[in-house]
Amino acid sequence: MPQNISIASWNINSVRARLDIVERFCKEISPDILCLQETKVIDTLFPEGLFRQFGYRHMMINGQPMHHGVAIVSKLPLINRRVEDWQANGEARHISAEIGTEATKGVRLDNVYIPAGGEVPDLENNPKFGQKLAFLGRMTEWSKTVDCPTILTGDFNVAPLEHDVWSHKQLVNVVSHTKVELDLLAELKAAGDWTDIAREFVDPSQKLYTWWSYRAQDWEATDKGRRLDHMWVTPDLKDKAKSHVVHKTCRSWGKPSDHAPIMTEFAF
DNA sequence: ATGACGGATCTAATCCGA
Repeated sequence: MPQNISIASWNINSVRARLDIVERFCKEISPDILCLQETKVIDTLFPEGLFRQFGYRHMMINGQPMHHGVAIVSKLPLINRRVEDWQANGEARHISAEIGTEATKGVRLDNVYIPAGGEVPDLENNPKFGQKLAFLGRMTEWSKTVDCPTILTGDFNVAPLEHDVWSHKQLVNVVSHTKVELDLLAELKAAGDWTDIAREFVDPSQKLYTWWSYRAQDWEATDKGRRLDHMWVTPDLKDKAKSHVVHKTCRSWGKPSDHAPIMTEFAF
């Protein structure tokens, strides 16, 4: 019998500010493994107790003061922790582990928070944009070295396809959807022969978003979203993915993150 | 203007998100 394992990813925009909706997610959606980005907390203050209470006894966290920060919380054992620094500046934007069950022997889970890239797509006036492009370049080099079944998930801060944004025309010069970002993400994708799981289940001709700005008066009515959060797998895992959903309902819970969680059900 | 909100920190004004 195959083992079903659900893996979710959620940019939580401060885990301590979201305790209520994190609890609700763990209770109601209850994925086996949850990858978090933008935890905004140092490791010693990470709310481990909350997760333990709902069966997430295995945790790997990589935090820093104030910004960024990532974590994997899991009902299944996590082993062989690794941390990459694809920005080469010490920011906490990656953590990975092997999923330590018999069925997932040798399967790694990489959780990444790719930099947003600042306001304007201008290398001269916005150094953050260059950092984002360099980050993608280093991920591509890493991708070429991946030698085991791997799930790469997180907030990529890039909406790669025309229907991953509410208006391709209006966002073509907006950071997250510029040609140079799309080209670099395509290079990264090709380097590992990655499969974009969401688009295996939702046809590329259909709009699909995971993020809606806080600044919209009515985010749901205007629906000006972007698909920034992704779940990619190496070729050997492509057929193991059985479903994929964006839990859009979480965006309308009280005191929400501006990102909705994504979740894939695997049969290993 | 797509849209001006929301979190963390030197608890005030600023950086950051995208």
